Amino acid sequence: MRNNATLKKISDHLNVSISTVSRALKDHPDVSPDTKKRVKELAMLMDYEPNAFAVNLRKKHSNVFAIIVPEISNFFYHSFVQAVEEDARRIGYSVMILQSMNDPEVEEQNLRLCRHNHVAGIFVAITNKTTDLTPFKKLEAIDIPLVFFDKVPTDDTFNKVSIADYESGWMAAEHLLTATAKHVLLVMGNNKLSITRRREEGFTDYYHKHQCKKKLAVVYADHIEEARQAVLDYFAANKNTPTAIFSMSDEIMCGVLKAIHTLKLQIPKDIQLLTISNGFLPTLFTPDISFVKTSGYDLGKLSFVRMQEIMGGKKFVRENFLTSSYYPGGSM
Amino acid sequence: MRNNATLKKISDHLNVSISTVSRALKDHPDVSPDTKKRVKELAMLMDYEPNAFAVNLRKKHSNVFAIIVPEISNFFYHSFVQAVEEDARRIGYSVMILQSMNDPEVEEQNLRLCRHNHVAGIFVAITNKTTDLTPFKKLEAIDIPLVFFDKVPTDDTFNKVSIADYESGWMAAEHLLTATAKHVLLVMGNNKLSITRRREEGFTDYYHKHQCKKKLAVVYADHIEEARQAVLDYFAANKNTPTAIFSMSDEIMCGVLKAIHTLKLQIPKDIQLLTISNGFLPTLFTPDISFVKTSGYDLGKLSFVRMQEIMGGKKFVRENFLTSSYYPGGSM
DNA sequence: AACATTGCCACAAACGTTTGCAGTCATCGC
DNA sequence: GCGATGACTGCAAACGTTTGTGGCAATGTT
Repeated sequence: MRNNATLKKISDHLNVSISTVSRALKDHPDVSPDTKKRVKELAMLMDYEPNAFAVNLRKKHSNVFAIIVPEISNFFYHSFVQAVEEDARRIGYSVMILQSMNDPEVEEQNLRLCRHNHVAGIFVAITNKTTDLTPFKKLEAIDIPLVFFDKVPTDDTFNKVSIADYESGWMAAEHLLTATAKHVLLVMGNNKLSITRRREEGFTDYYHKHQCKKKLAVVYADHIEEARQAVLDYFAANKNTPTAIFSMSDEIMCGVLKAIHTLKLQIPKDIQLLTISNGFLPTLFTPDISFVKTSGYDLGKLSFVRMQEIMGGKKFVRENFLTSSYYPGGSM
Repeated sequence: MRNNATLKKISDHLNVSISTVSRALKDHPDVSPDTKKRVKELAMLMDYEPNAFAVNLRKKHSNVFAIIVPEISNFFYHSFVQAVEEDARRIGYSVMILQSMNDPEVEEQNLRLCRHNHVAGIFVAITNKTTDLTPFKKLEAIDIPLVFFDKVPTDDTFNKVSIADYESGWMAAEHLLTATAKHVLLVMGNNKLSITRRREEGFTDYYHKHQCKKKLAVVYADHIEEARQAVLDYFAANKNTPTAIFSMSDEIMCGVLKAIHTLKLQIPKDIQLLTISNGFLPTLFTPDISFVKTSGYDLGKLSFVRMQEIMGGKKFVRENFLTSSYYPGGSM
């Protein structure tokens, strides 16, 4: 450890006090222009960087945000992170990414880590299985601002930013049901999550409102493999197989595609497909999968705004929504 | 900020000194079993957690590792991170993920952040465009251990852990050239990177050693879109179009698939395809893409071992390699 | 009985920074 | 000439932890 230029060393060289150096470096009006200049020059020369530990110890919180997601290998979360990183960088903060591996226990460990490191704020998309919210309450008790995004709990006492899920479900129904689909299978995620319930509600509300005579069925799955199996099971159990599938997310779509692959069905001839997606994965397939777009990037921007509001003292709790739009592909 | 149980508060309640509390909590032999018990009980009751800032300030380094990758939305890096996280957790460390966005400037900012936070160690996969290695040298000068993985610089003075790239290129050639391919197009990444050069070398060495009479061509691309365009350009420029494509990575494969899609070619009838991959993406397509598997997870494990060696004082510089194997799909 | 050993504990310095307060000049108004 | 103002600077405490050193009994050794 050589490169340890400290305030003290600078002050020794210049025969001034530590406090003067400290103030000079942050342009405090109390110190003369001349000393400021000398201090800054030497600091530059010595490659001085304030010791983050000491600063944080003093200020009692660090300048890094944490983002906790079930799995980062996900284009939606990826673009979310990107948006937050951009904004954080702009105000001199940085971002640390934590994965819960979809395991509430790991999630809690990560929260401990955040508490332990007194992060400036936390963005979190909860696990499918998260039920105990006390670790989150604990965070608020020690004044660490918290913004839930995408996968948010149903609890009303938290700040949340989410996709306009109802609307995107409605939009999906609108496009899929006006196509020739006779028998539609909805493949949804964990039905305890509000994201799932809202998207399904949006879809089925459209369905009922327009008094569709088509057959509608719903299955639920927590991850790729379950989604694949659920589709295969449904096809095995129903003589009259579906003519279209609605998938509520990228992850579900991967499972659905695997099932379609296994069943050797052709898209869109044998089966039509519509998903809700961030937009990257659907373009990798042939034909392109049609999707209702939900932008992780925009959600990140929105979340950051909310975070700053909270940090600025606006403590009132609310939930924000982000709108979505339809991108036709070749799968319908 | 309420939950601030400190050593001092505990010591006050128990009428012992701060140092005794500190030692009691870490089972120092100097303190009596009885006091230990009392201290630990009260600490538990007060929900005491050591203040990380103070600990780090004292110890001069934190217990978090940093992983810097061009883009985290990548299954290879994702499984790498997973492996490192597992091992780090085991020794009480945590991991922070940083993205360079494939931009050397952001990469350097991230390195600054690491230096600034005195991370325990850094795992880094460099940018395609990284040429200036001085920021990395600077890191070693202040004793922050550094392990390059996957995308490593050519410089010989660093610790590196990488895929046995030559071997995987060789293996790919072995399988692709014994298939009926008459005219093979190699789509490679940035050819300044050793990963690219080695994979290509492995492939072409096999080709020459076996005196294949087939036509061989190589194009380079830095990202998905460039890969797509490179393939389209090659097809446009060559009357005799390739019968097979070798892609050196998941990312390149995505571009290649888009091009194949644009050209409306059938796999494997019109064009055969073999890629090097972590194994997730190839299974999402129909037919499955054949691939030579490189495990990000295993690479993570290996890198962590190397990191621990360095931290343990074994300073000698070396490069480790990880072997790969072939997974047949339906694309050949 | 004198001395060394051991078990337990407290004191205090250090890590590097920030910041309220007080001190030292010189200048200015009267 | 005297108090007041203002510009600049230094002192010292605080943030919470770790750890070397030394003290003080009680026990063991000769």
